[in-house]
Amino acid sequence: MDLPTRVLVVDDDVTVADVVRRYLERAGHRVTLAENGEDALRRVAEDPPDLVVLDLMLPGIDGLEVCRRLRQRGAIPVIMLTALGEEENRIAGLQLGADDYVTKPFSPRELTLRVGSVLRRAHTRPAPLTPSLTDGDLRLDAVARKATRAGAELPLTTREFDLLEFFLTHPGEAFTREHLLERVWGWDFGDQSTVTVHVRRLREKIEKTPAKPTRITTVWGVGYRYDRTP
Amino acid sequence: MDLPTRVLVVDDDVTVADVVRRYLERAGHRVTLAENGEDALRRVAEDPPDLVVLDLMLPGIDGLEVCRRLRQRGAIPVIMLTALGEEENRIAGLQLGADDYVTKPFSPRELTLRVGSVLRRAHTRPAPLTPSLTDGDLRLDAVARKATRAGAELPLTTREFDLLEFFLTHPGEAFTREHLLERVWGWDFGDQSTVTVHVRRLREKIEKTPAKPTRITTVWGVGYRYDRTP
DNA sequence: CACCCTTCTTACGGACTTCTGACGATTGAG
DNA sequence: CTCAATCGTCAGAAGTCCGTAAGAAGGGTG
Repeated sequence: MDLPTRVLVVDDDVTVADVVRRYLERAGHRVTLAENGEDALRRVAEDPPDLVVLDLMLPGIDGLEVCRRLRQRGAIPVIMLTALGEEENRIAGLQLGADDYVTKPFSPRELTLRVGSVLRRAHTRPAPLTPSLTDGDLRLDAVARKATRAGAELPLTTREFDLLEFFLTHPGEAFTREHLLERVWGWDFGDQSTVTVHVRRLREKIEKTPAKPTRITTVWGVGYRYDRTP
Repeated sequence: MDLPTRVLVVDDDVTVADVVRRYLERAGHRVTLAENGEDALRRVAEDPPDLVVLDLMLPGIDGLEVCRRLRQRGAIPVIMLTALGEEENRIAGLQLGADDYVTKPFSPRELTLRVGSVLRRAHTRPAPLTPSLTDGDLRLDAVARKATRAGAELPLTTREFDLLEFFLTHPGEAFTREHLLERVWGWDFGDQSTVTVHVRRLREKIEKTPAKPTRITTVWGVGYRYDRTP
């Protein structure tokens, strides 16, 4: 995870907000504060943080409404702060799409851990659609995250595994490096040579003759294509 | 049947639990309550009841997992509470060994009757054979909560046992530390190094060469996976 | 054949993940 | 109450992987 992550803390109680800020900063996050709903929404619009910690009770626009609007904006994770005895609201908050909630009084440590947990979950890889992929003597088990070739285990790194998984689920289709960066790396921009190098390393492991690849073919001037062995 | 029979009701909704308790007590049972899976398992370990009424949806360790562990402990009958529309889970619950199920919303009278019915059946039925988990020279007796390796007893702590039990029941599947915290510890947040350290300690006891583990494999960037010895 | 652009190959330092050993708190037994 | 065992936490060490850069090789074009 590339730190520092930016967290927006929304609470009208300055004391609470300040304690939270201190703890989150010690955990390596960059924190900005907002005192009310309008302020929060404005800041999010200007410069979207990676996560929002949101008090339920706010002057003006209340927490639920802010949460709903954040949902509409996009996929910014939200952790709700709720006072004890606001059970119904807590549930409503979750249904509105809060990713987690913490009830007051809370230990700053717990909040910090939950922030980490939600952020991790936010870009956790989605459950594999196809748990088991094969091509020739190549077998890729997405659940075990293990790949074998002719029965022998292939020691693939995380990136290599993801890349191969993507290729196996999209055989016969040519992709630009840019496209691969987007689909496999999840980047909107970046050095294309990153792809080149990883393809090379992957070839080294799955091709019989890496210099004359038959699986991951170079499409000159375009990118790469995975060809199933017939 | 010589009363009173002791029934453990597991439900995080206090209102529901309370209604159920009242009815069961009126029917002559002694009732204790648990609000979550951990609590339930602890109570069962301390003082096994004659029957468990178990909500499917629980915070932390969920109902299915609790049911499975109860099964492994021994012959305590289980009645599952499931919400309508949880058909697949209901089926899974029955396969896991629930003796009966009641769908919410239920009439307390119906539940009471089913409790009586299951208890009656339980006395005439042979105890279910206790599954014992093995892998290579490793043997884990879930009922006795004892583990042996090559015949010699393995002195595992509670956590270590739970962790190993989980691994043995889910071999070949890669889990994140977060996921393990959730399934084994029953936490929905927490310090991931907790898992790391416990895996290390467990390896120390079950691996031939703990520094080069063959059973609990590290899946780099993801977590751990248990590989059965072939 | 000569030039240019693309792709291949190799190497390296930094960042991140995992491992390891140790410590204080808590719990339960004697 | 005391003592031993277990647990969660932490910090430093060790190990692994990744992105980048830079030169070499190869394909395309006139």
